[in-house]
Amino acid sequence: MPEQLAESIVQLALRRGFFNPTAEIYRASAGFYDLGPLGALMKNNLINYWIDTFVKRETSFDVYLIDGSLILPYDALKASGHVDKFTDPMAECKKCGRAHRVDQLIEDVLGLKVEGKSIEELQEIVRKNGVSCPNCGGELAGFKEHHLMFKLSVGGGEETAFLRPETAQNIFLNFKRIAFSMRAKLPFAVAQVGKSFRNEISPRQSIIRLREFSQMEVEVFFSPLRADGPRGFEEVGDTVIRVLTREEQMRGNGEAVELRARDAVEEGIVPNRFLAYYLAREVRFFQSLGIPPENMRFRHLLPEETPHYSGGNFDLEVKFSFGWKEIVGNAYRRDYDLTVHSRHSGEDLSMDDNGVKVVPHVVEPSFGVERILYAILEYSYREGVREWPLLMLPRIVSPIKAVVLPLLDREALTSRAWEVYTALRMSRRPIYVVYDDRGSIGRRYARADEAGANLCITIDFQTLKDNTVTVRDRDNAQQVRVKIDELEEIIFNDMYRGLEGTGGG
RNA sequence: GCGGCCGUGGUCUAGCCUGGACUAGGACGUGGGCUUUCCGAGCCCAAUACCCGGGUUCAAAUCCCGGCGGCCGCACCA
Repeated sequence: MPEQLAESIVQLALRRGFFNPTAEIYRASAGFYDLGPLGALMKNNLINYWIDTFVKRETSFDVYLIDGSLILPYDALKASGHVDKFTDPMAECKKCGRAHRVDQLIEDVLGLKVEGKSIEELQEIVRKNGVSCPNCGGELAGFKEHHLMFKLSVGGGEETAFLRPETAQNIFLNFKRIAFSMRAKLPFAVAQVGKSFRNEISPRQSIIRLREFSQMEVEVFFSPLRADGPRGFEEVGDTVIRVLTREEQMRGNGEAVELRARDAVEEGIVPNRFLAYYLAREVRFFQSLGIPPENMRFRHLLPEETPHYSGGNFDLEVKFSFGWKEIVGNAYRRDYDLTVHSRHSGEDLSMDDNGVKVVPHVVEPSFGVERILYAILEYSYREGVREWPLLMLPRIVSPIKAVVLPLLDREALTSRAWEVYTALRMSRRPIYVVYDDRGSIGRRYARADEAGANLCITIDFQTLKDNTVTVRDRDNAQQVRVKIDELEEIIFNDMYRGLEGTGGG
């Protein structure tokens, strides 16, 4: 049953133009998806809403939005650790065919630290010590490096570069410039929305695991000498968050504990207020996008899942039809990034905190755009409400805000409907409106519902007499009669319905 | 990457085992026309498919091999 939902979503996405595999007419390789006409609009709306929420309307500290290059030089990613970290030495068992990470295997079996060793060296260690398949004892073969970063060569020469594996690095690389040009004072934040690339071994589940994906990230920089947290912490501190603690995960049952964001810090579960601030804001943000709080949880990543420098990672996981899946990664990166970039580049990346030089600490919420789009689709999809499937999309992100429909295909009605449509199209408000006069009115309502259009505006015979139209609400199919002059305002205001008090828009 | 299952118009599918009557059938959707005064109405017409390559055969959607792609599991991954 739950698997069927994922299938329905994928079918709907193909049928209505939300997303489809890249280069599908060639059956090109997996892990790449294109957003179609509706998907592209929806993504735009989501990004705008996110920027509105986490950048423009942020009053707890300054947030600067940047737009960095997708291609980063070798040196930068060597410094960040990605060149070494994002390469896995792999080998597989000759007998049972299982793939293993050679470095992990050696550490587990021999207790040797092998970080930074080449694949040849690792192969030698395996051979000398007779390390075999932990599953069946078979011989290991096919040693090779798996690079998770896409390697490029820039210019005519040999200069190595990579497609960025995360947007975060641009922010650290720009840290000094931004701090100066914006005259930034701690705490402050830098945000970025854009593509990242990871050469996953086997991408799966449509747009959930992609090789090219979009991130919406914030890096908050704050002084490690202060524990007071962001200015707005008091406001959101009472928000209830659900945390899947390490203890619960060890015990093997996935019961999350509910507590206020404020208490999560005081009880030492969440390492600082900046992180807790974002956890609380994320709950509100996704609630405003139609995801119920009980279907969200923050999983405290286990020590072996986090890099050594991490001060604690909390993944916001959402319950999908196929299980819990991360949609936001929240990381406390301490001063790791600025420190390594400072060391490798020779630049001073410290800042002044009341006369004391400090390397700022960093909290990073990183939102996965495609996963969020998919989550919204799953939580909006309704079957059985009407004769046809219905997408009750959050009104702020739905691609189509209104459909203009002549009741019948008659010249008097279509020409008046076209006038209404073109007038709305010319609006300066961010309201995307479409026109449809093909098929019966019922069929057109059905199509609009399936595309998740917020409103249907129908031009009927009364319109010709008194310049009023009916406005049909997607969620309850109720119609009200309004003046044409009011339409633009109605459609616009309707986008923000339900966002009050969510801390979202 | 390994193993299992799978690949037919836009979507879902019949046919495949037991090659030939398949000029590949259906449903929904789509386009055009007629009709139609508010929730996939009706009638008529039309377009669109056997993943790719090779082999076996008089004959391949059907059997065999390879490739590509998908789903699930393992592994990998934020």
